[in-house]
Amino acid sequence: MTKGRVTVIDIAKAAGVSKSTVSLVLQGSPLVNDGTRAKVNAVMRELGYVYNRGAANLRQSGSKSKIIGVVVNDLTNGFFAELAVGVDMVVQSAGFVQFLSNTSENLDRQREVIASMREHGISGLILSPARATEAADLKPLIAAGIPVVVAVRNVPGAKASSVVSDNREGVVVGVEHLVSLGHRRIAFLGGFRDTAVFDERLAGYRAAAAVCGLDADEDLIVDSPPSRAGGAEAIERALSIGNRPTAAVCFNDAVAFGVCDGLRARKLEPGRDFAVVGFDDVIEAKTAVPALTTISVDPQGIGRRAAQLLLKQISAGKAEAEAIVSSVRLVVRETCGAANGSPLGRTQA
Amino acid sequence: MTKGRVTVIDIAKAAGVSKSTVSLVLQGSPLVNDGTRAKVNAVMRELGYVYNRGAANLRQSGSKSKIIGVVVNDLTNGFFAELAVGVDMVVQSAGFVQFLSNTSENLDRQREVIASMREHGISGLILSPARATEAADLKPLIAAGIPVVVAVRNVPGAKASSVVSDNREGVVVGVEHLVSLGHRRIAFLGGFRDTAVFDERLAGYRAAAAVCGLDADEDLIVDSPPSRAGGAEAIERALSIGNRPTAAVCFNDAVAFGVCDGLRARKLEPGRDFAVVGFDDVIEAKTAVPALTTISVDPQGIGRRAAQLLLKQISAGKAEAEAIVSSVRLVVRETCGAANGSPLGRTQA
DNA sequence: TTTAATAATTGGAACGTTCCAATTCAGTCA
DNA sequence: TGACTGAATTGGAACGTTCCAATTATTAAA
Repeated sequence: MTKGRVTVIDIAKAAGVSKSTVSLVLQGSPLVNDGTRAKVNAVMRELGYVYNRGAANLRQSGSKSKIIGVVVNDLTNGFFAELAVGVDMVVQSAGFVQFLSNTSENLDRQREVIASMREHGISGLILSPARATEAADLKPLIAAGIPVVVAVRNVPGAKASSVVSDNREGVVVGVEHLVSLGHRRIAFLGGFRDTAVFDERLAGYRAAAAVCGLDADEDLIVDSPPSRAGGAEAIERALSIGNRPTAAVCFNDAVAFGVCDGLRARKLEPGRDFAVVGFDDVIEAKTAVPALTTISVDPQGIGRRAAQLLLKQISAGKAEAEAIVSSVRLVVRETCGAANGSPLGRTQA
Repeated sequence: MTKGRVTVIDIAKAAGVSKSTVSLVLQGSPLVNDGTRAKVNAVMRELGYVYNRGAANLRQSGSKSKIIGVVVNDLTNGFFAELAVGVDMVVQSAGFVQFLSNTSENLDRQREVIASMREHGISGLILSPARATEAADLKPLIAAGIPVVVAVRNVPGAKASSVVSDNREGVVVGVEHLVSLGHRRIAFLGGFRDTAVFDERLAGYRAAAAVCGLDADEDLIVDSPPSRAGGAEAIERALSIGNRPTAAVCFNDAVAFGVCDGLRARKLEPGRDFAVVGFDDVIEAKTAVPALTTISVDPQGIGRRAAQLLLKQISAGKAEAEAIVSSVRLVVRETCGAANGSPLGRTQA
């Protein structure tokens, strides 16, 4: 009975029409008679027909695959999981499906995954690139006319669209907030120097420092792995210099948590003895003790916007590369010391 | 020049062989001469050939699509994100790709997503089912001979394989731990009653209570939404009964956090005045203050196991439904009160 | 040298769909 | 009635691969 999958021809036979007509029904063409359409639909339901997109796609041989690829560098990180969810939302409601893979920051794996997605005929790609991804990695995709949107991290030199958060502005706002609390010696802690995000955030730090007339002391900038351990290490180094900082804006929240750890190890209480500002507003930032003051970015929003942009480019056939920067906002909690009445910076300056 | 995609025929022409030979090379057949193979490979690289899995899949018309579908009920929940990562790991190294979608606990969306995946010809499905998923939802898949593995939550009555954590045993261990600390009045808090997971965990509670000879007081079992807010509500109700509990094992960590909130609202300190045990060991459990004693399950491990099982079934053609229960372990931290020397339960009993 | 066996290679059909050009079918108009 | 319309339907070719049976090239045995 079930001698194979039921095809459009089986439907045609059972409904007493030709396969072409069935095909027309499938695509919702207005050319078919309502009666015929109803009959065909009924038969399809009855026989349990399932559409074979592979075959359709083969014939159409274009970017009509209704698959969009999503590649993220670290799914276990809530930030990127949210991003993927944002993408999925818009992609799904546009009738596409999402091919999601995780690279774990591994460039080789990223290459494999992208290659595999190409073989499957994705009609577009959203990429949150692994560290050190180069424009060359995206070249073949773009050359093949497959729209690509990079998210979160820029890929310098790539002719792809991008949706990133306003890293520069975020740090500017963070620094200004600290300045408004009376701080003058503000450090910038954590992060790998060779990344685009680091560059942007550091640029924000420098710009704000210049505007506020702070000391431009290179000792106040200390890089480290962008992790909790890295943060602890960074604050350690920052406190060992002659003219100590009284506050810091950190590369990201993980670093900020590490900075708090390091502070406590020195019997300094974050928010009271030293002001800390993070970046990202990860989920734990709110519930940590003390709660982390940080720059909030909306990963789900970035995902949604990236997906919208991609869909636009897909339907437009070919579009110009576009760069969207997603705005950020400061969330004041406890670690900056703004909560307790007496701004600590001022007492020390 | 690029008048279309380069096909196996183009390669054949350029390499001076037939398309069949190229195909053989593609599948790594031992039938082709090494020299020929090398030449073909060279030409493929030169012309930038990309394999068209859609076409191949069409011909093979079997479950060789190398796509496996992964559907989770809530990707923003770190637990399920980890699950997906675990799946991705093994699936990727087996040369498959993962089609991942998020249902947000929405049954309709789950149906759509599964249908869409079928159209794309997945060769297997891993499903972390949305609440209230029924066996009927999986019926067509299974009838079509597509292997299905449900993870985390069982779907009662479905003839599919499953990988779930040992919910019953987890609660047993939790209760026994509390008993060993001297507690006799132990509540079971939170969770929706109509779910399989709730049933299993509650069964563990009842079994342990019976074994330990605890009062079988139905008032000690209070359900609620499985969320932080639900937990606060549950403890509130639990503390309002005549003979109050001195400890609780909670449906999950979110509930446990809510219980801690509710306790504090009553000026009771979790771990000192009341013992709390969670379930899941989410990432925040470790860093919360006080740190949460909880039952640790390994979502990534569940993902990996589910994927392995699925791959096994795919390659075996058709396998018996198999049920794997993934073991859990108790992680003793602060909220159970075991840390501070004097077990609180005993002083109150 | 012929024959048999083995190693490589090959053309064509098939997979399930879409598209195109062509056809049939009712009506309508002169 | 016959030519003309527009609407509805249709058969076949095509998409890029794999598989099968058949063919050719190579080597070993007689």
